[in-house]
Amino acid sequence: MPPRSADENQRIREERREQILNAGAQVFSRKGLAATRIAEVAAAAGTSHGLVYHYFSSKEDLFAALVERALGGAMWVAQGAHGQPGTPWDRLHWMLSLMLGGVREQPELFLVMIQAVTSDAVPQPTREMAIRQAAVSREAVVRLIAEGQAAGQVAPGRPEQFAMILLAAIQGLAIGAAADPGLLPAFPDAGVLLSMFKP
Amino acid sequence: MPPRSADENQRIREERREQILNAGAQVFSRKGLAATRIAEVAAAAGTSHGLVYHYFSSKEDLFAALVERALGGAMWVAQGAHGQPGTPWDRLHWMLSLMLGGVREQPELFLVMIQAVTSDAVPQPTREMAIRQAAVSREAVVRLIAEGQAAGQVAPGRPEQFAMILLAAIQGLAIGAAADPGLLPAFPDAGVLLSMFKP
DNA sequence: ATGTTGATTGACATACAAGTCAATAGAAAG
DNA sequence: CTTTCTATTGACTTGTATGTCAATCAACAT
Repeated sequence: MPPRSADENQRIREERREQILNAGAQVFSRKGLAATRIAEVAAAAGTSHGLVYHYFSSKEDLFAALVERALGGAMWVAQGAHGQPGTPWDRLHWMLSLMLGGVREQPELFLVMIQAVTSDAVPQPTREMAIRQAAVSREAVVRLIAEGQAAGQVAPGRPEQFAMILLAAIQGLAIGAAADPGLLPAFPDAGVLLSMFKP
Repeated sequence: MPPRSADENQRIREERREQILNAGAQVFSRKGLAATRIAEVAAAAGTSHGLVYHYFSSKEDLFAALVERALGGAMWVAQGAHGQPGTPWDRLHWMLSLMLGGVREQPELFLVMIQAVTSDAVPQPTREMAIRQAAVSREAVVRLIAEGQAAGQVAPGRPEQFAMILLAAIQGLAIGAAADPGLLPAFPDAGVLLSMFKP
């Protein structure tokens, strides 16, 4: 009796949801939460705007889902570095490579993260989650740097400050990439960025 | 016959304009161009929303005035460093001190600048002006770093990349300051930031 | 064919904010 | 006290976006 099997429906739902999320990343990253019209997201996703509300209960809900995805990625990289083989320096290099790759290929997600933590337009629960998760990722980087110092591979100094500078630089580069893609070829790579922490 | 002298009116106008600009910096920096309601700016400035339109022709116009102010400040610092006494290293230190001071005391202006270059919600002329001015400031920093290298005070490497990293870090720190003022005490100072470029 | 189910649509009510403008306030000059 | 100018106000118009919902579509089992 079911006109479509349950898992077929499931698949369709996930596909559409993904479509809408991707479209949302594009539009939100450029326009911001408030300036984004649901109709634009729908158009970018190739659906009607009514359908967006079938999958997300509100514009803010869609935005929050995107923030979770972006933060999940950042967290995965920061935490994942600890499981990498090699020396602490190698792990830092691995992490920075992935982050810089993200800046080059998906600056949208970085912009969404930045909006999430700076804009009062985003609902407080979303914003607080973002700030908390950012702190967790930062902690992971602090540990990596401390290990590097213990191994004598990283210059002495407060690891919290080094982590802040590193992550701030990444964010700033993402802004630069978004503002002027022409700058991308001149961007530093992981090696250059890390070399600044040589002892 | 004039009920108030001409310069008295002039003074009042400038005062009000300043009030509205300051209020705008507060609200725009947090909410963004699109999410900001003119009524909020008016309330923050202690005036009616009608008066805002007496001084600025539109919300975008007010925003553009703020962007100009912020970019003017950045430019003043970047260019001004070249006129400072001492070694190239001293000049770099002077510039970073001012910038970090700005991050601490007026993160709003940095957020406005970031919005100006990243958000499609801001009118293109404003955005292009912001991107152009940012490039000019970056050029000034590049020259400073090149001088430092010539004097053997700065590590060898592409000065464009160093400038990018430096300015990106500043922007990222401004974001951090806005997101979580609790981080301010742990912020690096100009010395720490500069030490990463030691030869 | 036909019925059933859930995805999908788009017209609609509702709300809210930008920008306008006629009316007001208030300060000095006469 | 009256006049005269400019700053200032806030009701109003107008446009536009959100979120709802009844109607439609599309696919499959029977």
